[in-house]
Amino acid sequence: MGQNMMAAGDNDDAIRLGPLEDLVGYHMRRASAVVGADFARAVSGTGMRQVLVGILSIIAANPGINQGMVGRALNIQRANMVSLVNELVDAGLVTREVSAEDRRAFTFTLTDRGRTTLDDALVRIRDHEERLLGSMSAQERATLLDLLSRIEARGD
Amino acid sequence: MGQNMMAAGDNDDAIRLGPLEDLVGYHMRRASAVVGADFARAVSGTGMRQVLVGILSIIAANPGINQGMVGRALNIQRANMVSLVNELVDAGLVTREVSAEDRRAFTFTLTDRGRTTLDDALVRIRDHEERLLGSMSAQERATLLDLLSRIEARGD
DNA sequence: TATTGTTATACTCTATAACTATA
DNA sequence: TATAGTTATAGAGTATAACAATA
Repeated sequence: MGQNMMAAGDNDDAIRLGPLEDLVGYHMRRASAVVGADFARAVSGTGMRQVLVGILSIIAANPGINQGMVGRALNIQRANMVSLVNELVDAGLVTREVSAEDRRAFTFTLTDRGRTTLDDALVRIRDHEERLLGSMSAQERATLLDLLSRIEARGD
Repeated sequence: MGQNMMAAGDNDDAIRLGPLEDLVGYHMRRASAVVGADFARAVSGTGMRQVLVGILSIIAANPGINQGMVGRALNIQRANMVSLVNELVDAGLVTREVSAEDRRAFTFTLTDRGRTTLDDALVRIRDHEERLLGSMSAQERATLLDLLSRIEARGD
């Protein structure tokens, strides 16, 4: 017991992480929170959020895609897609049309405004990632993307 | 058309990620979600969650630490610490005492049951990480921890 | 005056079940 | 019967402001 001599409330910046130290899950959670917070700062005032940029990006890369496909691509539940899509349609960023092949489904396309909003967001996001990953070489960033992708792939 | 016989995830892979493809934030978010979901599966039935294991670990590694210090170590707001700590105390995993040095503060110690619960959770968690990271060499895991830690450090 | 912990509150994200309209 | 989208709801996680007790 002799090793913990400091009083609670001392200038103890040296809080030990203990078992958390080498847990990938813990560090992933913390790093993801840091990225998310900086992302929010980067796009603040634009009405964008991580999930909305995700949806706009998927629609941009797959014009005419329907709601269910977008949700599956991003792992968003059907029920939770509804209000997200409503936000984008109400903001005039996305047009929603009944699918010609399946009248149960909606297909999406970006409006000009949606395209502009996404492009602006992407400029801010690339800047934010540059800031956050500034200390990493291109090699290290590629390695990070590769390692993260391999973990993602375990989620099937 | 009778062509819809593929399992979920088969042909949906043809959906392009577009701008998301090379965004670290996107892949971090997805990988973190995969880890979190598998974590939940690993400890299901034990009453543990990522945040509770975090608090127990910090207390275990820093006996006598107070509530504010735990919150700062894990980046949990003061207001949100209250119910989390109540959960742990009510479950008999942690004892809460008024600090001898500062009567505004509470100091925490793990009970025997808290120690056992944490140890059991850690066995499950190490197993879960082994499963999730099974394809990575020790070198790769170390690299991942290093890269994540460097991003974490940008959050100060 | 500042800090520790508390209460109240609110918003986002996530998850599930039940419903409708099409297929 | 199965699927696309909807509604309702509930539990986590997170954030802020105001308060009492103590420093």
